[in-house]
Amino acid sequence: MEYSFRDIERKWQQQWTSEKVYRVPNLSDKPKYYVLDMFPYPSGAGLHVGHPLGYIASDIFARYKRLKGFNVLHPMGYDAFGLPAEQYAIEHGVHPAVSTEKNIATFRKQLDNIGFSFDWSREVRTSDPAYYKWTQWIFLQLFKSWYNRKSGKTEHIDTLINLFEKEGNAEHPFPNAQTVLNNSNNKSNNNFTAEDWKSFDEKTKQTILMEYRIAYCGFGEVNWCEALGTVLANDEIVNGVSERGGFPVEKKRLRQWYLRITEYADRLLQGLQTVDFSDAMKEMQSNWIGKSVGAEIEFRIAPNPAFPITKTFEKGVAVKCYTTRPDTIFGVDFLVLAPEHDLVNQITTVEQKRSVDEYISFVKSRSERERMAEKSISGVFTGAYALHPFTNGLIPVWISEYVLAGYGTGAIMAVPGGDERDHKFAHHFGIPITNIFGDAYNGTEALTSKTLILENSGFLTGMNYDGATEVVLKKLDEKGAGRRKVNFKMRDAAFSRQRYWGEPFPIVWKDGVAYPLDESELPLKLPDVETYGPAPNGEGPLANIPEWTNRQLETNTMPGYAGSSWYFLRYMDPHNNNAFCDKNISAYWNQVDLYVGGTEHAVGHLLYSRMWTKALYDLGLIPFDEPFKRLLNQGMIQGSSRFVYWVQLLHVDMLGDEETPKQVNLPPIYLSKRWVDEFSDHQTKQSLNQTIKQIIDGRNEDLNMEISLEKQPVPIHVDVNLVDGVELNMEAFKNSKSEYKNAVFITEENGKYICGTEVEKMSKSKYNTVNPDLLVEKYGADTFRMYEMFLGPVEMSKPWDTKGIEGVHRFLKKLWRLFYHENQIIVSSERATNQELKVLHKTIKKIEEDTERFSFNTCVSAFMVCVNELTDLKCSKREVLEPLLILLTPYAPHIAEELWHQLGNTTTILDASFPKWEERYLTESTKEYPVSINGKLRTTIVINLAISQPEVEEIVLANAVVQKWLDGKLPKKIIFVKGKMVNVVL
RNA sequence: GCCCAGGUGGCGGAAUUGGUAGACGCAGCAGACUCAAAAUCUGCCGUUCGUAAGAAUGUGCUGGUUCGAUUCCAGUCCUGGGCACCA
Repeated sequence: MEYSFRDIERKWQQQWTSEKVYRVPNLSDKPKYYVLDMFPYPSGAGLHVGHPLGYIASDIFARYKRLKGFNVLHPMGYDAFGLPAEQYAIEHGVHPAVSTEKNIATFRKQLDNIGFSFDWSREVRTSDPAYYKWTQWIFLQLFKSWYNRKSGKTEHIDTLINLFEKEGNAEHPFPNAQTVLNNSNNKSNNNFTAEDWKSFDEKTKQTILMEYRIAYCGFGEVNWCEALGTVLANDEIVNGVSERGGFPVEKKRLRQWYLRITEYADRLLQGLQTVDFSDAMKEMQSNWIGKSVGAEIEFRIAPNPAFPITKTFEKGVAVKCYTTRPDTIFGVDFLVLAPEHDLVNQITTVEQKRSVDEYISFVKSRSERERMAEKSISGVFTGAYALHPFTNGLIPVWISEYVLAGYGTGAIMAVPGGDERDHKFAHHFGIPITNIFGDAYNGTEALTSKTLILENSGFLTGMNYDGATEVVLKKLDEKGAGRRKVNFKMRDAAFSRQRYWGEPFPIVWKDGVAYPLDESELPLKLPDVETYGPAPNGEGPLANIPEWTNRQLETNTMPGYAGSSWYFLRYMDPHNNNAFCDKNISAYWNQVDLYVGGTEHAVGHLLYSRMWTKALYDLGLIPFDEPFKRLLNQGMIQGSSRFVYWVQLLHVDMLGDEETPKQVNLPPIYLSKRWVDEFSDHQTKQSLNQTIKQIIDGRNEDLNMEISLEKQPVPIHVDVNLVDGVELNMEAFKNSKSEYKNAVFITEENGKYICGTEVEKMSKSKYNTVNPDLLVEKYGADTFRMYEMFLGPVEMSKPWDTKGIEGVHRFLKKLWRLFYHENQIIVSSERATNQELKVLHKTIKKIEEDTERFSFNTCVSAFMVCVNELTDLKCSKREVLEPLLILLTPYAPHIAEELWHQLGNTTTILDASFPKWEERYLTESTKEYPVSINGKLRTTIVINLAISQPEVEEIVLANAVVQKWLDGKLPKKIIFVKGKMVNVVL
């Protein structure tokens, strides 16, 4: 019997479905294990070979855990809201729900093809009203909650109202220090008493409460494109203009919803210690959270008579600066404010106003990313001076885009001697630099070490960072000019989009106050719209719908990460109409034991879902506060693009001007790689000219012209599926497009056309996508699965190359031949020899250890080694082959199931249990030791593992090769590591 | 610019705690089987010198630590991912 993989795979896929072998019960005697994939956004392009990499890894692990006796939850669903479907709707008028449905069907078909063990009865889609009902419900819980810093917990807003009624907000000040009560009894410290609270009207109360809610509405800057009338993602902006149309983009302040994730910053940081993520991942998250300890220092603006002073100056305006190095305060040479800083308008002098305004409008046109990536230094002096809190010296105040409004206080004290960027800035603008490090400072670069001794620093002279920080904080505190401050780089998460295809907010506006819809009104379904374009004034498409705006419903929708922040909970209890997830069920499944997905979600999605989990935990809705116990990041599969090189023929006319010929029937000519590489070589060009002339002469009678080859050939993406390795299938290329029909190739000497290559993102437009369906059709799902794993470590990014897939396919055929010979099953029940058992047990050990550490590529090679060795031993014994099939099941489930049944088993191999390896088959008595002289390998000697070092030394010194190198001398010493190696030092 | 990761034969990669660099596979070369092809099997395969034995050299680059470094440290170059409205 042949290994007819497609029949086998279809047969078992159908059988597994009809026998519901992947259905997972919510109650079981077995221990539970939850394996989750980051669910995909169902794009119109369908699945490419990059998608399944993580799914195959998780599927292997899920099946492995099942064989190990666990009740394994392994679900799949779709992150179905998002911009691409909306963009498609704008361009083609197709409702996003329709295109999404269609895309999902394609994805599903492609996924099924690969033979995953997903329990599809638990599928979720974020765009399904039955799902987003609960996204809206959780949003309402966040809206109705606040973060109690005293208890360190998310609490119902009613507890806050109770506190206000009893004691005002003295114990619980506004979370954002900048908040100022917009009220007649405004107090500079933003505090109010219980009496104040009771006297406030409804609107004031609600405005105050909004400042505390976890989900709150505020104002924020967005990338606004006037021409498109819409807000753009940074992604949609290229070189400061919109990607579509190239229109200018500006910063615009819009009403926005936010999640108060900053309140969770410390817990998000602490929680990292309790989860098994890679160090890199943890580092990325903590850098994003960006906790720093420093000081907030106030610099009063100097009432310098040389500059016109506005009235506010007299009140004593101060600039609050955040710094992590308060110890370097005597080195402050200037202050820098973010151009958007509120004070800029107030302090700018008449003389400087013009250049300041110009600079501000320049900055306004730049994206945050551009500002951060900028290498050249820019900035403008405001004309104002601040007073040094200790010396009263005058400090010039500048603005520059390198200071961001959203970080810290939006203002810094610049210490060129102690900060690289400040140093460059001072250098660029010729601002004198104060030396606070004495001889250590060489005048050309800043010193950032915290161990240096401060000099020229008043009362801090002679101290280092640790000592000086304590002293200066005390002094600042005495003066009321500064205080210790913990700062986070992370900002509150913007939670609204001016888009259509997202969850509507269950919020009604009355008199400028946001009220929650009653939970009985959920889901608040997305209404149908006529067009998907934005409404005027930066509002989303929902603002175009009278029925919507008449009800005063919120017109923003939620962002993509709303639905994905909690989907892992819905899989546990996907059909529950009374709760997002039953508490007993979330108690059973608990945390996701293994979460598999790309690093591109390192900070966004992973932080948001961690925050949601903490909030739900605080509110008593789930019993754990970290969603993902262990994280595996799969690398990105890149495309490996192929190019053909089109020759640009130029007709040189009599005046010497170049012109493309009127090529009525001129075929396109393509140069093979070699010619392109040597294109600049004069001789090569000569001979190419000859060849091309011949081609043209033969085909174009009326062509009577000089040709020039001066221009470089143009690389053109060619479909990678028309290329074998780097060799172009010229016939297939000609047939692929009508414009290529008459293509002429100038090949290598051997007649082959060799393409150029480049590693790029996998995308349709680059013709470098490879569709898994084709590979599955040609080689089978098992081969495809194993090949994806065989490519390399799952965590590593790598370009796709189909070339090696044959090798894996051959392996499966070779495995098949251990069972079958000429249509006869040849498996015997003879006892296995020790040698055969050694091969088996070595493999069991390797597969178990490597699967546990996600080293799937080495598992595939271990299977190959095993089958090679069994083939050499001509071993077709059931005692060896049956356990081997179980080992193989997670990797190649179809062939394993088929052969398992051929051996006479009647239940699915997934119900078998993973074999155990036994030490006794693996122990060795001798080892072939590598023997080095001075660290260089010279020979190997087989030595009994039991004997001691003196005996080993004796054997080694007696060895002829060692003697030769010793040349009669005695060795200095001999290093012997038992079971590893011997090194003789001369 | 900032944060994170990676760089090993012609190619994908292996070497789990510092201990035989190149497992396994692809491609290539030589051979067997075959009328032939496919399939399958056997041998060779980092580079240089050498018939061979063997020697030298070799894990992006420059240094360092060590009896011994792909592995640890410092610096540097290149590539990929992320940087808050792509998902």
